[in-house]
Amino acid sequence: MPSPEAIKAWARLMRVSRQLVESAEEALKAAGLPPLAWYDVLHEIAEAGEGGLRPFQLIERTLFAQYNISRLLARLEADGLVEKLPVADDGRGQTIRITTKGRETRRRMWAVYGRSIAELVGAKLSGNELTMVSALLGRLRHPPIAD
Amino acid sequence: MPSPEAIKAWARLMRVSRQLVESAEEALKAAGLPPLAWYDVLHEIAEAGEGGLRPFQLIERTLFAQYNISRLLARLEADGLVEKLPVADDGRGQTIRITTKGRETRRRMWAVYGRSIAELVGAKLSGNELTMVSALLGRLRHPPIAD
DNA sequence: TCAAGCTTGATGCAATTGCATCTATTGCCT
DNA sequence: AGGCAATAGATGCAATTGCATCAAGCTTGA
Repeated sequence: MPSPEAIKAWARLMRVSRQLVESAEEALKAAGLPPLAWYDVLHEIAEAGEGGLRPFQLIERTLFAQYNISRLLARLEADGLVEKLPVADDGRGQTIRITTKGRETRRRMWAVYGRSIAELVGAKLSGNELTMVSALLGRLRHPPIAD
Repeated sequence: MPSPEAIKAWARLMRVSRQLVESAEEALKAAGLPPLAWYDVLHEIAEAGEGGLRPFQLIERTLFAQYNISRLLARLEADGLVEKLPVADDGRGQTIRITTKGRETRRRMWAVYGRSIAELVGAKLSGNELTMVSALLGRLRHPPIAD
Protein backbone atom coordinates (compact mmCIF):
# COMPACT_ATOMS: atom_id res chain seq x y z
CA MET A 1 0.00 0.00 0.00
CA PRO A 2 2.77 2.51 0.69
CA SER A 3 5.00 3.39 -2.25
CA PRO A 4 8.37 1.69 -2.54
CA GLU A 5 10.00 5.06 -1.81
CA ALA A 6 8.00 5.41 1.39
CA ILE A 7 8.91 1.90 2.48
CA LYS A 8 12.55 2.50 1.84
CA ALA A 9 12.58 5.79 3.70
CA TRP A 10 10.78 4.16 6.61
CA ALA A 11 13.17 1.25 6.71
CA ARG A 12 16.17 3.55 6.64
CA LEU A 13 14.73 5.69 9.37
CA MET A 14 14.08 2.68 11.58
CA ARG A 15 17.45 1.12 11.07
CA VAL A 16 19.52 4.26 11.28
CA SER A 17 17.81 5.61 14.35
CA ARG A 18 18.18 2.32 16.20
CA GLN A 19 21.79 2.11 15.20
CA LEU A 20 22.56 5.65 16.29
CA VAL A 21 20.83 5.25 19.62
CA GLU A 22 22.72 2.07 20.22
CA SER A 23 26.05 3.71 19.42
CA ALA A 24 25.42 6.67 21.65
CA GLU A 25 24.16 4.45 24.44
CA GLU A 26 27.21 2.30 24.14
CA ALA A 27 29.54 5.29 24.33
CA LEU A 28 27.84 6.48 27.50
CA LYS A 29 28.00 3.09 29.09
CA ALA A 30 31.65 2.72 28.16
CA ALA A 31 32.30 5.98 29.97
CA GLY A 32 30.47 4.72 33.05
CA LEU A 33 27.65 7.23 32.57
CA PRO A 34 23.87 6.84 32.82
CA PRO A 35 21.71 6.05 29.79
CA LEU A 36 20.41 8.50 27.21
CA ALA A 37 17.01 8.80 28.83
CA TRP A 38 18.63 10.42 31.84
CA TYR A 39 20.25 12.99 29.62
CA ASP A 40 17.00 13.88 27.94
CA VAL A 41 15.32 14.51 31.24
CA LEU A 42 18.25 16.31 32.82
CA HIS A 43 18.45 18.47 29.72
CA GLU A 44 14.83 19.53 29.90
CA ILE A 45 14.99 20.22 33.60
CA ALA A 46 18.20 22.15 33.26
CA GLU A 47 16.70 24.26 30.47
CA ALA A 48 13.84 25.13 32.77
CA GLY A 49 16.28 26.82 35.15
CA GLU A 50 15.54 27.81 38.70
CA GLY A 51 11.80 27.50 38.32
CA GLY A 52 12.07 23.81 37.60
CA LEU A 53 9.50 21.76 35.77
CA ARG A 54 6.40 19.80 36.68
CA PRO A 55 6.50 16.12 35.76
CA PHE A 56 3.58 16.51 33.37
CA GLN A 57 5.53 19.17 31.49
CA LEU A 58 8.35 16.72 31.16
CA ILE A 59 5.93 14.24 29.65
CA GLU A 60 4.87 16.80 27.08
CA ARG A 61 8.42 17.73 26.14
CA THR A 62 9.88 14.25 26.01
CA LEU A 63 8.04 11.27 24.64
CA PHE A 64 8.15 9.22 27.80
CA ALA A 65 5.07 7.64 29.28
CA GLN A 66 3.77 8.96 32.56
CA TYR A 67 4.81 5.96 34.61
CA ASN A 68 8.16 6.07 32.99
CA ILE A 69 8.78 9.66 34.00
CA SER A 70 7.52 8.93 37.47
CA ARG A 71 10.05 6.19 38.00
CA LEU A 72 12.86 7.88 36.14
CA LEU A 73 12.47 10.89 38.40
CA ALA A 74 12.52 8.62 41.42
CA ARG A 75 15.83 7.21 40.24
CA LEU A 76 17.25 10.65 39.48
CA GLU A 77 16.21 11.83 42.90
CA ALA A 78 17.70 8.77 44.56
CA ASP A 79 20.95 9.63 42.82
CA GLY A 80 20.73 13.21 44.00
CA LEU A 81 20.58 14.62 40.48
CA VAL A 82 17.24 16.35 40.90
CA GLU A 83 15.11 17.44 43.82
CA LYS A 84 11.34 17.36 44.16
CA LEU A 85 9.68 20.39 45.68
CA PRO A 86 6.04 20.71 46.66
CA VAL A 87 4.02 23.12 44.58
CA ALA A 88 2.37 25.99 46.41
CA ASP A 89 -0.93 26.17 44.56
CA ASP A 90 -1.45 22.53 43.66
CA GLY A 91 -1.32 19.98 46.41
CA ARG A 92 -1.03 17.10 43.95
CA GLY A 93 1.97 18.33 42.08
CA GLN A 94 5.65 18.77 42.52
CA THR A 95 8.32 20.80 40.89
CA ILE A 96 11.49 19.12 39.74
CA ARG A 97 14.68 21.08 39.89
CA ILE A 98 18.14 20.04 38.87
CA THR A 99 20.82 19.96 41.56
CA THR A 100 24.45 20.92 41.29
CA LYS A 101 25.35 17.28 41.05
CA GLY A 102 22.72 16.89 38.33
CA ARG A 103 24.23 19.71 36.33
CA GLU A 104 27.63 18.16 36.70
CA THR A 105 26.40 14.77 35.53
CA ARG A 106 24.68 16.36 32.58
CA ARG A 107 27.91 18.14 31.67
CA ARG A 108 29.90 14.93 31.79
CA MET A 109 27.26 13.13 29.75
CA TRP A 110 27.29 15.84 27.13
CA ALA A 111 31.01 15.49 26.70
CA VAL A 112 30.40 11.93 25.54
CA TYR A 113 27.00 12.31 23.95
CA GLY A 114 27.98 15.42 22.02
CA ARG A 115 31.03 13.68 20.68
CA SER A 116 28.86 10.82 19.50
CA ILE A 117 26.56 13.21 17.69
CA ALA A 118 29.50 14.92 16.05
CA GLU A 119 30.98 11.65 14.90
CA LEU A 120 27.83 9.82 13.92
CA VAL A 121 26.03 12.67 12.23
CA GLY A 122 28.08 15.82 12.07
CA ALA A 123 30.98 14.13 10.35
CA LYS A 124 28.82 12.31 7.82
CA LEU A 125 26.86 15.13 6.21
CA SER A 126 27.56 18.72 5.28
CA GLY A 127 25.86 21.60 7.05
CA ASN A 128 23.48 21.97 4.16
CA GLU A 129 22.61 18.34 4.13
CA LEU A 130 22.03 18.35 7.86
CA THR A 131 19.67 21.26 7.48
CA MET A 132 17.87 19.45 4.73
CA VAL A 133 17.47 16.31 6.84
CA SER A 134 16.11 18.39 9.68
CA ALA A 135 13.61 20.09 7.41
CA LEU A 136 12.40 16.85 5.88
CA LEU A 137 12.14 15.07 9.20
CA GLY A 138 10.36 18.09 10.60
CA ARG A 139 7.55 17.40 8.19
CA LEU A 140 7.24 13.87 9.52
CA ARG A 141 6.81 15.13 13.04
CA HIS A 142 3.51 15.41 14.69
CA PRO A 143 2.65 18.18 14.57
CA PRO A 144 4.75 18.97 11.51
CA ILE A 145 7.30 21.74 11.85
CA ALA A 146 8.63 23.65 8.91
CA ASP A 147 11.39 25.95 10.17
CA MET B 1 31.21 20.04 20.17
CA PRO B 2 28.82 19.05 17.36
CA SER B 3 27.55 21.87 15.17
CA PRO B 4 24.09 23.29 15.83
CA GLU B 5 22.95 21.75 12.55
CA ALA B 6 24.16 18.34 13.63
CA ILE B 7 22.42 18.68 16.99
CA LYS B 8 19.18 19.70 15.37
CA ALA B 9 19.29 16.86 12.87
CA TRP B 10 20.03 14.42 15.66
CA ALA B 11 17.22 15.71 17.80
CA ARG B 12 14.78 15.52 14.92
CA LEU B 13 15.86 12.01 14.10
CA MET B 14 15.43 10.87 17.69
CA ARG B 15 12.06 12.46 18.17
CA VAL B 16 10.57 11.55 14.83
CA SER B 17 11.70 7.97 14.91
CA ARG B 18 10.33 7.43 18.40
CA GLN B 19 7.09 9.04 17.43
CA LEU B 20 6.71 6.97 14.29
CA VAL B 21 7.50 3.73 16.06
CA GLU B 22 5.01 4.57 18.72
CA SER B 23 2.30 5.33 16.17
CA ALA B 24 2.88 2.16 14.22
CA GLU B 25 3.02 0.11 17.40
CA GLU B 26 -0.21 1.65 18.57
CA ALA B 27 -1.95 0.86 15.31
CA LEU B 28 -0.88 -2.77 15.54
CA LYS B 29 -2.02 -3.08 19.09
CA ALA B 30 -5.34 -1.45 18.29
CA ALA B 31 -5.83 -4.13 15.65
CA GLY B 32 -5.05 -6.85 18.15
CA LEU B 33 -1.81 -7.75 16.39
CA PRO B 34 1.66 -8.50 17.72
CA PRO B 35 4.32 -5.79 18.08
CA LEU B 36 6.61 -4.48 15.37
CA ALA B 37 9.53 -6.66 16.39
CA TRP B 38 7.53 -9.70 15.39
CA TYR B 39 6.95 -8.25 11.97
CA ASP B 40 10.62 -7.56 11.43
CA VAL B 41 11.54 -11.10 12.23
CA LEU B 42 8.69 -12.68 10.31
CA HIS B 43 9.60 -10.51 7.35
CA GLU B 44 13.20 -11.66 7.32
CA ILE B 45 12.27 -15.29 7.73
CA ALA B 46 9.63 -15.07 5.04
CA GLU B 47 12.11 -13.48 2.63
CA ALA B 48 14.43 -16.39 3.21
CA GLY B 49 11.82 -18.73 1.74
CA GLU B 50 11.84 -22.50 2.07
CA GLY B 51 15.43 -22.67 3.16
CA GLY B 52 14.72 -20.71 6.28
CA LEU B 53 17.28 -18.78 8.26
CA ARG B 54 19.66 -19.48 11.09
CA PRO B 55 19.15 -17.36 14.20
CA PHE B 56 22.57 -15.79 13.86
CA GLN B 57 21.64 -14.63 10.37
CA LEU B 58 18.61 -12.98 11.85
CA ILE B 59 20.84 -11.18 14.28
CA GLU B 60 22.93 -9.84 11.42
CA ARG B 61 19.94 -8.68 9.42
CA THR B 62 17.96 -7.12 12.23
CA LEU B 63 19.52 -5.15 15.04
CA PHE B 64 18.30 -7.35 17.83
CA ALA B 65 20.59 -8.72 20.49
CA GLN B 66 21.27 -12.41 20.53
CA TYR B 67 19.27 -13.14 23.67
CA ASN B 68 16.47 -11.08 22.27
CA ILE B 69 16.27 -13.14 19.11
CA SER B 70 16.49 -16.31 21.10
CA ARG B 71 13.48 -15.45 23.18
CA LEU B 72 11.54 -13.82 20.40
CA LEU B 73 11.88 -17.00 18.37
CA ALA B 74 10.71 -19.00 21.35
CA ARG B 75 7.58 -16.86 21.48
CA LEU B 76 7.02 -17.08 17.76
CA GLU B 77 7.38 -20.82 17.92
CA ALA B 78 5.03 -21.06 20.88
CA ASP B 79 2.51 -19.18 18.77
CA GLY B 80 3.04 -21.52 15.87
CA LEU B 81 4.30 -18.78 13.56
CA VAL B 82 7.67 -20.34 12.90
CA GLU B 83 9.21 -23.76 13.25
CA LYS B 84 12.67 -24.73 14.33
CA LEU B 85 14.42 -27.43 12.39
CA PRO B 86 17.70 -29.08 13.26
CA VAL B 87 20.57 -28.36 10.90
CA ALA B 88 22.20 -31.30 9.20
CA ASP B 89 25.83 -30.27 9.31
CA ASP B 90 25.89 -28.30 12.54
CA GLY B 91 24.56 -29.92 15.66
CA ARG B 92 24.41 -26.62 17.55
CA GLY B 93 22.27 -24.76 15.12
CA GLN B 94 18.74 -24.67 13.94
CA THR B 95 16.95 -23.39 10.92
CA ILE B 96 13.93 -21.20 11.38
CA ARG B 97 11.18 -21.45 8.84
CA ILE B 98 7.95 -19.53 8.69
CA THR B 99 4.73 -21.54 8.89
CA THR B 100 1.49 -20.98 7.05
CA LYS B 101 0.06 -19.37 10.13
CA GLY B 102 3.15 -17.20 10.32
CA ARG B 103 2.70 -16.03 6.77
CA GLU B 104 -0.92 -15.27 7.48
CA THR B 105 -0.04 -13.24 10.57
CA ARG B 106 2.59 -11.36 8.65
CA ARG B 107 0.02 -10.56 5.97
CA ARG B 108 -2.46 -9.22 8.48
CA MET B 109 0.26 -7.21 10.18
CA TRP B 110 1.34 -5.69 6.91
CA ALA B 111 -2.18 -4.51 6.21
CA VAL B 112 -1.94 -2.36 9.31
CA TYR B 113 1.77 -1.60 9.30
CA GLY B 114 1.82 -0.70 5.63
CA ARG B 115 -1.06 1.67 6.12
CA SER B 116 0.82 3.33 8.95
CA ILE B 117 3.86 3.80 6.75
CA ALA B 118 1.74 5.24 3.98
CA GLU B 119 0.02 7.68 6.32
CA LEU B 120 2.97 8.65 8.47
CA VAL B 121 5.58 8.95 5.78
CA GLY B 122 4.20 8.38 2.31
CA ALA B 123 1.55 11.06 2.69
CA LYS B 124 3.89 13.64 4.14
CA LEU B 125 6.65 13.83 1.55
CA SER B 126 6.81 13.61 -2.23
CA GLY B 127 8.50 10.72 -3.96
CA ASN B 128 11.53 12.86 -4.60
CA GLU B 129 11.76 13.95 -1.03
CA LEU B 130 11.43 10.40 0.19
CA THR B 131 14.26 9.35 -2.05
CA MET B 132 16.32 12.21 -0.73
CA VAL B 133 15.66 11.25 2.88
CA SER B 134 16.65 7.68 2.11
CA ALA B 135 19.86 8.78 0.49
CA LEU B 136 20.83 11.08 3.31
CA LEU B 137 19.98 8.57 6.00
CA GLY B 138 21.86 5.95 4.04
CA ARG B 139 25.01 7.92 4.65
CA LEU B 140 24.39 7.82 8.38
CA ARG B 141 24.16 4.07 8.33
CA HIS B 142 26.96 1.86 9.35
CA PRO B 143 28.30 0.88 6.97
CA PRO B 144 27.14 3.83 4.85
CA ILE B 145 25.11 3.03 1.78
CA ALA B 146 24.87 5.33 -1.16
CA ASP B 147 22.26 3.96 -3.58
C1' DT C 1 43.85 -37.15 18.63
C1' DC C 2 42.76 -34.20 21.83
C1' DA C 3 42.95 -29.85 24.46
C1' DA C 4 42.01 -24.98 23.87
C1' DG C 5 39.33 -21.79 21.93
C1' DC C 6 35.53 -20.25 19.08
C1' DT C 7 30.64 -20.24 17.59
C1' DT C 8 25.70 -21.09 18.35
C1' DG C 9 22.01 -20.66 21.04
C1' DA C 10 19.71 -20.78 25.79
C1' DT C 11 18.88 -19.10 30.44
C1' DG C 12 19.06 -17.28 35.62
C1' DC C 13 18.62 -13.09 37.59
C1' DA C 14 18.19 -8.10 38.05
C1' DA C 15 16.43 -3.88 36.02
C1' DT C 16 13.14 -1.70 33.15
C1' DT C 17 8.80 -1.24 30.72
C1' DG C 18 3.88 -1.65 30.01
C1' DC C 19 -0.61 -1.95 31.73
C1' DA C 20 -4.05 -1.14 34.77
C1' DT C 21 -5.39 0.89 38.66
C1' DC C 22 -5.12 3.68 42.81
C1' DT C 23 -4.85 7.86 45.80
C1' DA C 24 -5.03 12.59 46.40
C1' DT C 25 -6.28 16.94 44.73
C1' DT C 26 -8.44 20.24 42.00
C1' DG C 27 -12.04 22.27 39.10
C1' DC C 28 -16.59 22.49 37.58
C1' DC C 29 -21.45 22.44 37.66
C1' DT C 30 -25.71 22.66 40.01
C1' DA D 1 -21.64 23.74 49.78
C1' DG D 2 -21.70 19.03 47.57
C1' DG D 3 -21.05 15.79 44.24
C1' DC D 4 -18.64 14.31 40.03
C1' DA D 5 -15.54 14.36 36.53
C1' DA D 6 -10.75 15.46 35.41
C1' DT D 7 -5.82 15.92 36.52
C1' DA D 8 -1.30 14.71 38.85
C1' DG D 9 1.49 11.37 40.16
C1' DA D 10 2.56 6.65 42.23
C1' DT D 11 2.52 1.68 42.20
C1' DG D 12 1.43 -3.68 42.02
C1' DC D 13 2.05 -7.04 38.85
C1' DA D 14 3.20 -9.23 34.46
C1' DA D 15 6.11 -9.09 30.40
C1' DT D 16 10.33 -7.75 28.33
C1' DT D 17 15.15 -6.40 28.23
C1' DG D 18 19.95 -6.49 29.55
C1' DC D 19 23.79 -8.72 31.47
C1' DA D 20 26.43 -12.37 32.44
C1' DT D 21 27.16 -16.94 31.95
C1' DC D 22 26.35 -21.54 30.49
C1' DA D 23 26.15 -25.84 27.70
C1' DA D 24 26.86 -28.05 23.53
C1' DG D 25 29.07 -28.58 19.31
C1' DC D 26 32.54 -27.28 16.06
C1' DT D 27 37.60 -26.19 14.58
C1' DT D 28 42.30 -25.82 14.81
C1' DG D 29 46.86 -26.74 15.76
C1' DA D 30 50.53 -29.11 18.16
